[in-house]
Amino acid sequence: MSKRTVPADRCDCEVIHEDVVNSVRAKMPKEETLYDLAELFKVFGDSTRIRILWALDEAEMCVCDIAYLLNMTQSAISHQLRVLKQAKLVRNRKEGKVVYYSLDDEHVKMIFDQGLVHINEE
Amino acid sequence: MSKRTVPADRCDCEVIHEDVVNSVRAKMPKEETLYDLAELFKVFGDSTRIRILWALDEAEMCVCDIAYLLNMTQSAISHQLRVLKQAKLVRNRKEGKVVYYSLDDEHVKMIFDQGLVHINEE
DNA sequence: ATTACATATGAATGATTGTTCATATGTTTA
DNA sequence: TAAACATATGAACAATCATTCATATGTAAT
Repeated sequence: MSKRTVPADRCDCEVIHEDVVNSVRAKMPKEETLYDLAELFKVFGDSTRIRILWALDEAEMCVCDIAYLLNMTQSAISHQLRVLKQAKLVRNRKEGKVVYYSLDDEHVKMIFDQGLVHINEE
Repeated sequence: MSKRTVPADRCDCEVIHEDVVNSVRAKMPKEETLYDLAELFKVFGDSTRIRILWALDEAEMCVCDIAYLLNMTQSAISHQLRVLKQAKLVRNRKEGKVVYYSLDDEHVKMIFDQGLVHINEE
């Protein structure tokens, strides 16, 4: 129906449904928003970070606690905590030598839960 | 208070709060669950895939439509659609030469929304 | 049958990234 | 002040991954 051949800019094929494409394009969010969204999910896309977040959802912990819990080196944990902090997913407070980390966003659990809904679906 | 020195398995530090760690450990989900969760979010962690999913949430589209919309090659889109299909996030139907893709999970939008809530938070 | 076209796919490549190792920083205690 | 320790960080390395390129597959039209 809506067939129409267009010199494709970059895609190496003809457009089939240009009306649909235009309608979708009009409704798409800003490029930047989608980029930020991908960046956020990228942070969730690592099992070490997921485990850290899940642990911190249970209790505030220091770096060493987390390393021990996950059986990983302090350095590896520290690097990942930095990523989580930059993403504003965790915060920390210092008490002497010890640095305690905790969740900085109560939505983390909700994002997890939505993910679990998908996983547990057949 | 709960200080206790333990020969750390793999972490190169002493455990500070073993009671907390044990309590958290008892509440952690299965390793596999968290791994699957990370795998799912990894799929969301790419702006091309995010854009495809967002577009498909608006309308069913064929591969060429999507390539044109996102100004990318048909091949790149096809590769990413395969990833999305494996993650059971999209499904497809064939009509002659043309393959139409659509969302396979109505929770995708909810996961997006949760992510956006975090992003739009200061 | 042959051509045209939509889509899929394997190999190659460049970029990104998680972990390790070595070491630096900062705080506490002796 | 010096030693001990928690944490942070930079460089290096291996692994993963998104895209490209070339080409294969399958369908429709001539």
